[in-house]
Amino acid sequence: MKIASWNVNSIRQRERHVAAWLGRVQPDVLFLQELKCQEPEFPRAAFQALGYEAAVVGQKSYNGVAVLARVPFEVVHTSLPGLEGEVASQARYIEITTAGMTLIGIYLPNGNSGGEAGYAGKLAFMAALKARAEALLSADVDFAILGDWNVAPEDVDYAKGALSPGDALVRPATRAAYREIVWLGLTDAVRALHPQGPVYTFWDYQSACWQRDCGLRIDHALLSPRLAERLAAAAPDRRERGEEQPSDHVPVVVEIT
DNA sequence: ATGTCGGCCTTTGGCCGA
Repeated sequence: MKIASWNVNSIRQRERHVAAWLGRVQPDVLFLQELKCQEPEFPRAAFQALGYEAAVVGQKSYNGVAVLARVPFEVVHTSLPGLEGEVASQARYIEITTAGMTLIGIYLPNGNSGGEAGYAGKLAFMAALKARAEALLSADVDFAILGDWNVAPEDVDYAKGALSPGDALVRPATRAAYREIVWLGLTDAVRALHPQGPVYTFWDYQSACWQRDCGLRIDHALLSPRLAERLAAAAPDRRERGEEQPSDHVPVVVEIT
């Protein structure tokens, strides 16, 4: 089973990239983030033609998440249970069940806009996500959480100069919140199979970041214990960043036996 | 060198978010 996640930075701008990638990689499930459109504008037909059904949680201008799957699935949540406040109204969460497991796609708040209130929204999202993971663990459900976490967990996960020291992607409280989730007993799939060195998933459009390999590892797939035992492969697909008019993120692909 | 994108309104340029 091949499960993937990709922040596409506008699905309308990236429709051809995603269609070509689906054809080449053939994932069973692909979570998308930063659709930047409402559900009616989502180019559903282009993916249906390739055998993928879509479930879309859209929003005008910002955010927006979706799942594309060529296997049968059911949507069980389109917002993060337990989350309240402004951030709860944004399109950042989709949870499905398929093949006997729960799969969650997230677009975690960046946290650099909106001052301290904006940052508090990021931490609130992470606290609610931790509670959701705890509930699934308690229910003995096999699950994975994939998406744009907007967290660089360790110093090795961002290139020198790629972020300012106080950036919300690396603030101590951000990293502590990420650790709290991982330490529930989850496995960071990419890091587990690539224990050393940079494994970037994002390169800013500015300052020739891609050409200088000045990137970040902020897109992650966390697996519950039994899924972690079945982990066969996990890696970002760097090739996509070199395409014409790419997203600033590349897909992350996880294979479960 | 406040550098690049995408979307939207304030709408043919400026603003926000990333």
